[in-house]
Amino acid sequence: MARPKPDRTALLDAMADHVLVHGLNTASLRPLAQAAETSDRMLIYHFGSKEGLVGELLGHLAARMAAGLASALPAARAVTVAGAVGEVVDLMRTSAFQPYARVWLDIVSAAGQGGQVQRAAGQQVIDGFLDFITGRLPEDTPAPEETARLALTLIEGVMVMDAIGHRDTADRAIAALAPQASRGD
Amino acid sequence: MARPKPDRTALLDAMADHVLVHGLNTASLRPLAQAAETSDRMLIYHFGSKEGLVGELLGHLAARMAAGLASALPAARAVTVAGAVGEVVDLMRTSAFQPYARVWLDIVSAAGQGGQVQRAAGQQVIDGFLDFITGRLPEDTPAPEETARLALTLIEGVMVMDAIGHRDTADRAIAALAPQASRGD
DNA sequence: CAAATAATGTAGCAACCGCTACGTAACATG
DNA sequence: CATGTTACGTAGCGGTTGCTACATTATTTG
Repeated sequence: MARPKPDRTALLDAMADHVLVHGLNTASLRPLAQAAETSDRMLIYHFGSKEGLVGELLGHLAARMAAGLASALPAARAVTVAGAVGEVVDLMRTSAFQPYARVWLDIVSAAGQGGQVQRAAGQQVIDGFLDFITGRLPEDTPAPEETARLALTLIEGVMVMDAIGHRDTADRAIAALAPQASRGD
Repeated sequence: MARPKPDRTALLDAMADHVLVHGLNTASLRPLAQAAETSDRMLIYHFGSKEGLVGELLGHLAARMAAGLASALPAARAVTVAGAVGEVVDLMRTSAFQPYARVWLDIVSAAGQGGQVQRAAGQQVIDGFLDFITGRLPEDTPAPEETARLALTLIEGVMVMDAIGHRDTADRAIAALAPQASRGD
């Protein structure tokens, strides 16, 4: 009868909290189970395998972050492309979103090593992010699709710079974008 | 005194090759030792601890990549900022440099989780890269320091996009940077 | 040559990893 | 009440982790 998921989302929520604090790539079943107040045995029971668990967990995290983004920064168009980038960067540096940024870099790293689950989840995150950013660009932006991709790629770079402690390099990069993108006003 | 370190660089070279293929964050002592034709025991003997080993290994990798960059793409100024970015991106997508890109994302991920060694090595890499890029910008680039930071941050974003399979997003981002400089790359 | 010192090998510890075999409840249905 | 299905705990397997105590060999030095 197929009542397969009684409280899987509760489990996923608890495990997501754990992963946001302790990282994704170093997470193992027993600590995850402890965070969710279960046993490793039950996690395998519910999700089939660790890979399955990680897959669902990534989807859950992506959904939570997307929802958090939308509610933290309601749709509004920026004056400048660089302004839109700055707004999103400032948000991602918030204590509420910094954990997501760290997990995001974990996902990217694992995807780069060939992790299929992480690659799929990463593409999903990027697609959602592209939509989010497109809606925040100035109304009259030419080639909004390409510009959104430029903005997002730059934001990814900022997250890399922040992670290794080159935040000022990121800030100066955004500043350097301003004169270039304001052409055509 | 006598002979404290006979062939550490040979060990580091062999381990670097292994890491470039199999990743950094998942590397453990015994496979590393096998790659260097020693034992885990000897690695600890030479480097004191795994953390010490990783530290020296990262320094070695950074030096190797910097040397490879300089020799693969001898100093020459590009016509456009976007052109300079494209040249470096094309190089990093080469089969010779893609492994470095993957390890780089490993470093970033670990640094984001608080890895001091990775953070230090990462800053070193960024500084070298900034110099490299600054020398490749068009001669008359205004604010070259800031522009180099913009270019590098964008390149980091491209590496993220590539890792999760959004290479076309990266390409379109670079294209969006171009429009105001003279066309014809 | 002998003693001291450095370099390397052997064997293993204690902890952790993902995962599974197995036993036991709870519960719905005949 | 019997039976079958689902939910969950216990115990542990085989493997890997970083690291170490100890023994042995090689090299230098008095």
